Amino acid sequence: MPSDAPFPDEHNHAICMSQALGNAAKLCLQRGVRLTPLRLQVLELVWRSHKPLGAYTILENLQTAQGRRAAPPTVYRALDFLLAQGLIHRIASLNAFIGCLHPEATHVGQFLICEHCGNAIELDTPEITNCIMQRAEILGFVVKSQTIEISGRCAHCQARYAS
Amino acid sequence: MPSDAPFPDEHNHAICMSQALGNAAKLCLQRGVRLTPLRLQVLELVWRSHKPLGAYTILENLQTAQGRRAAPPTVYRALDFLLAQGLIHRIASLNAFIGCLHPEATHVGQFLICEHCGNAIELDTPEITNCIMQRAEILGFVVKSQTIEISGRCAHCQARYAS
DNA sequence: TTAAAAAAGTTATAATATAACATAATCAGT
DNA sequence: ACTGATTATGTTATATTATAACTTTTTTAA
Ligand SMILES: [Zn+2]
Ligand SMILES: [Zn+2]
Ligand SMILES: [Zn+2]
Ligand SMILES: [Zn+2]
Repeated sequence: MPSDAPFPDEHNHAICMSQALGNAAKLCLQRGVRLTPLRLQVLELVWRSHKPLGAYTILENLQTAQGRRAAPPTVYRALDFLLAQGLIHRIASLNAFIGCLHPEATHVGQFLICEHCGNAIELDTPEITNCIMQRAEILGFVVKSQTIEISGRCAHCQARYAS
Repeated sequence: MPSDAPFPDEHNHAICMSQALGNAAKLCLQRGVRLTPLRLQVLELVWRSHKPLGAYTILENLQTAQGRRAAPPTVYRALDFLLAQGLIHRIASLNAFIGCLHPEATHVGQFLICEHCGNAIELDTPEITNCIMQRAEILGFVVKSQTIEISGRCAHCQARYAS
């Protein structure tokens, strides 16, 4: 069974998460946008792990004030806000969402997704983008957004569950 | 309004399509798998243009023998077969399917998708793959599949509808 | 204080995809 | 050709993901 340990083998995810949440609060303050309790809660849920999380999983784990179960638009609107602020990325190949590691600057998301443990590692590799931009430019194609999602097996799972 | 002309400005899509279908028939024969009338029809529908096509759009355009409307599994199973044979690619960011330009060799799909005309241009750029593989290797990540989908504006639409 | 704007609640439904089981067509060995 | 196994398709129901449309609440700003 894959370990539930988040992400790189030895990494204190509590710190990882609190940094991300603190950073998000700071950025929203700077930008004059409101990281409301609901949005913060959704962001916290997304940051509970490094595994992309589906909207309906988030919904199930959402604690509303009155104990009533929230409806889908509640979650999708919060996700839309977080996406717009670059605080999360959407993983198209999984219909899921994951916290962004570098929300301060807009950038394209590049992910290595382990099929075994489910963790997604966000890359920040300009070479990949450059390579794509170069090829696009030759064809006169103007790039607006990029979906780069690589599936496979992470080093961690490769080592433990060689198959 | 975007032109409905398929793909690069001047290109005879009838030839483009019949080559793809002929090639598909040949490959299936070689491989000993059956390109049944249903599967062929789905492939034809996908090849009608260079715009990724949704499963339910295919379903609407499917002509069944008895004139009865086919059910979703019919289309999804045909699509699964075509995907398995590498005759089409799935575009995750659009939940849609498109004919493959190089079905003879397994390869990762790389697409430039025009947001204006909807056409998707399949790239065959080893540099992009190499770049990704290199980065993955450094991290000990073993790549199994790649989703590379670049959205923007194609040269054709860039020239005609400069915004 | 109060009108406008933004956020969240609510209900219904759209769009995409699959599970499970029944029937039909094809194939391989006789 | 016959027959059982395999593959493909039909059929029904349902799961999963996402959005439309409208209402109420909260926040902002004059
Ligand atoms: Zn972490
Ligand atoms: Zn990011
Ligand atoms: Zn063509
Ligand atoms: Zn291809």
